[in-house]
Amino acid sequence: MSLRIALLGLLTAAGPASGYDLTKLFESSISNAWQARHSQIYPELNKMAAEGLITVEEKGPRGRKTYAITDEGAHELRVWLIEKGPSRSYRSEGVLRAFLLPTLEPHEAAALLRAEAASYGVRLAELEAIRAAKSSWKEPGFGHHALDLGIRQTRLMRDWAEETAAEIEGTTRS
Amino acid sequence: MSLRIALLGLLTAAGPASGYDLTKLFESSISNAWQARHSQIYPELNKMAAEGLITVEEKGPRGRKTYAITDEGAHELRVWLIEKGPSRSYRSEGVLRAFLLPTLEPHEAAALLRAEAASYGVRLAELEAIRAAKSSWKEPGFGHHALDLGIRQTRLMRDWAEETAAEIEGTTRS
DNA sequence: TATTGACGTGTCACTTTTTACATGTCAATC
DNA sequence: GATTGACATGTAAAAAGTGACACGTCAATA
Repeated sequence: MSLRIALLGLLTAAGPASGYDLTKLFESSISNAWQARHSQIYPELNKMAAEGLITVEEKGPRGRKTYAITDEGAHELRVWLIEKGPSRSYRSEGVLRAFLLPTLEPHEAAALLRAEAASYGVRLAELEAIRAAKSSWKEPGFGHHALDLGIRQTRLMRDWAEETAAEIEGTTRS
Repeated sequence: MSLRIALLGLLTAAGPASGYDLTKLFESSISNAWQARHSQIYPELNKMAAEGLITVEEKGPRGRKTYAITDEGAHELRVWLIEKGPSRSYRSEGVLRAFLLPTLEPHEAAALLRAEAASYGVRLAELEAIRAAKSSWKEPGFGHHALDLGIRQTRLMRDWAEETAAEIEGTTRS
């Protein structure tokens, strides 16, 4: 369901696009919240087209198919956004890892937290570079808000890791 | 893989436990980062036992099986934590939803962001109540750090939603 | 002209996760 | 004594997601 909703959202925000375009868009925008490979996207687009949520226009020359959202598709997206209650589905291997670090010796955990923090720091710099170089979207603000959220989350992870490492080190050498 | 690692982590932190216990532990601790139903946990425990990562002790009276981590299991967890590079796998239906809000009319998006913010506020209060009532873990600090991270993330979402709503409203009534 | 790399779509096998069904025990309350 | 609810474990079908394979185009560069 989420994949389908994400695709409808991208088609709304970016206008008609091919599966290839959508795969790239996924990667460059929504990947902060959801991932999908082309091997999942292409079949889903075909299903959605069959169900009338999007239209297909085959125009090549490279066999390219351009998809556009239909009123029905827009309605589905709208209903999902408005009527669906707060979602619980959340998965983060990074948080899981951070969560499990205390199963190591304190000094090891602290070291890994420092490494994690550094890694999040790098990621943070990348995201901020993207924001600085911000290219335009068809729908203004769409990518902007999401990127802002991604930056905040990454900063949070970095700071949490840093502070938790400091806390563990403090407790250890009491 | 992540499920198995999470289970090994729980067995390390909480000591020997049944599938039932682990299901509850999952819910009450790691669910901030990963979710698993009993229908996934039970078969996985059986597989892990067959592979020697955990031991089983059938002792009833209700057919209860108690699992305990083996040295091999502890090693697997350790290797995963230390040797695995920074993970990318991250999915959040909540973030996805927030991301897609701009596909709505600004006033609708702002209204939904306010609702989201309120929802995160409630969740935040729940988490803080849990922290306040903090019961003890076998492994001290294990649950504590994770809970802290969860609280920070929830607060971040709430604040982001609130601020983004304000921003959209500000832009709209220019 | 040959190669390379972005463009472009697809399938298939496998793993992971969800949802629903299925079964039974034990302790406490009605 | 019957019901209820926490305890306790499982299976099976379906959906979602991953990784690898497979095919073919077009433009630019070596």
